[in-house]
Amino acid sequence: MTHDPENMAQLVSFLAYPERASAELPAHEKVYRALRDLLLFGELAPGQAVTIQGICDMLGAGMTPVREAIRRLTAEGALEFMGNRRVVVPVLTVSHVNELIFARQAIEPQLVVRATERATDSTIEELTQIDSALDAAIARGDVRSYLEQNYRFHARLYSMAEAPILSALADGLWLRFGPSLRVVCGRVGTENLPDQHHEALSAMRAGDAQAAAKAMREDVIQGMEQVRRALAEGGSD
Amino acid sequence: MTHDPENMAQLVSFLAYPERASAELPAHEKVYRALRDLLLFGELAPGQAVTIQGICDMLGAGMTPVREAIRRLTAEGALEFMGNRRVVVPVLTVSHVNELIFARQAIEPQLVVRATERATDSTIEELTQIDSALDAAIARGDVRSYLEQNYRFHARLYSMAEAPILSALADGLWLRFGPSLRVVCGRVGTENLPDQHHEALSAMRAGDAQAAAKAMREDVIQGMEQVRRALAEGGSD
DNA sequence: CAGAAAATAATTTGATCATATTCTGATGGA
DNA sequence: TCCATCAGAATATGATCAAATTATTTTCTG
Repeated sequence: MTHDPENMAQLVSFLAYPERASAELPAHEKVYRALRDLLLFGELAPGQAVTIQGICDMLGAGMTPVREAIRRLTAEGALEFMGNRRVVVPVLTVSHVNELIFARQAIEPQLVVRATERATDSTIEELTQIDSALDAAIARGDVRSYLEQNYRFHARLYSMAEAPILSALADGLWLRFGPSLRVVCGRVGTENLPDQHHEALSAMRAGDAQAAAKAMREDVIQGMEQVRRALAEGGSD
Repeated sequence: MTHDPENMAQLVSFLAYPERASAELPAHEKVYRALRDLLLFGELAPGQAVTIQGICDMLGAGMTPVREAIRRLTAEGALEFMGNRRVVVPVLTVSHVNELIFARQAIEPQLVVRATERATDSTIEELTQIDSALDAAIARGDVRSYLEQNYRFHARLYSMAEAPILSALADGLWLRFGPSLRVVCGRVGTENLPDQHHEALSAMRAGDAQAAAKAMREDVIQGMEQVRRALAEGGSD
């Protein structure tokens, strides 16, 4: 069910036109990004096996680039290496989510503080636009778009912070809980998902870094709490 | 000068005996670990270029495993991708070190708390032994051994915490500042390096998680502070 | 004619692929 | 139940192609 060829068809097109824009990116980079999106936006479910040749077929790429992309993702914790040569999308336990909560609430507020200090009218405008798209996605119950815009909002915030290492850490965490977010949405729907983004944005407009950080910490904790709850009900551990 | 064949000679031996212990590890894993050690213990200096074919020659390995290992390390921030296809050991700026300080002091104390809660006589004994080896290394001014034992001490602590995600984060940070530690030692010598390990150990023996965490936070901050100072003097930014 | 800039050639290095080898898990017979 | 065999998948190699850097030559200007 998770490997529906119908849904995959549109995702395959990314390598179709070699002369297209962003064709200058090396294949391993393109494969990496494609897999990343598949993971972040719930196209690859927790527990699902990821085979090299399967990815080769799906994306129409060679083995070497696919291997490299998979190594990269395992290094980031987005994929997991079983003892034998199998690779799967990790299944989170409640204990893992607790770790993720701790890590995110330790790092993200700091990034928000830095982002607020560096915010300009135009960057705040960017965030506002993303948040509007997010609200629209919620309104029409579009889970995929919700996941995408929500990630984009946070990611843009990270880039505004001008803190490459902390950004990389925060960004890497998304790959760990991303696949589980789709599960949460399936459970609770898009209506009562956390969204402290408005509060954060108005704090940023007012230049109140602490308030913005507090709002985003709320957002993070609420979101991860949903994941924990979904796991506690459905999952095993 | 950094690529002295004499010094490298002994490092090449790791692939010499295919039937040796840990020969069951795949080549890409062995290459990864070899490069990791080279970075952590100062054999590869910041700014140094890392070429695929150079590593192939140095380690006597094929291209594919080396490529995969390099991808993994770039994903972890241990190596950096220049715009063109060059890969170098990143050069830290003071700003980077500030981020590392923040991240480490946010994560490591938590790991120490968890490690203390799970400590047994035998694990504490293990730590004590590593710390003795560390003291011995300092006493005889053996920089390489100091770096190795110091890392081992922290890494063992991480594994005791039974928190795979936080451990991976903390462990990954070492790869970012590892190459700079050797520079610090060259500057300040091994005498006045931070060592709150004794304090942490006695707190752990007493079961006082908070005291242990506090000691290790001190250790972390002092250590990173040395790096910052060394960079502020010598480096550009 | 000398020196610098531009263009071109050569070498090095990275990216990708096709292919051979090794390993794992499963199937089926003893 | 256990062992042998087999199919399929992953690992690893070397070759090939493409890009980039460096070295060399050519050309232009003063």
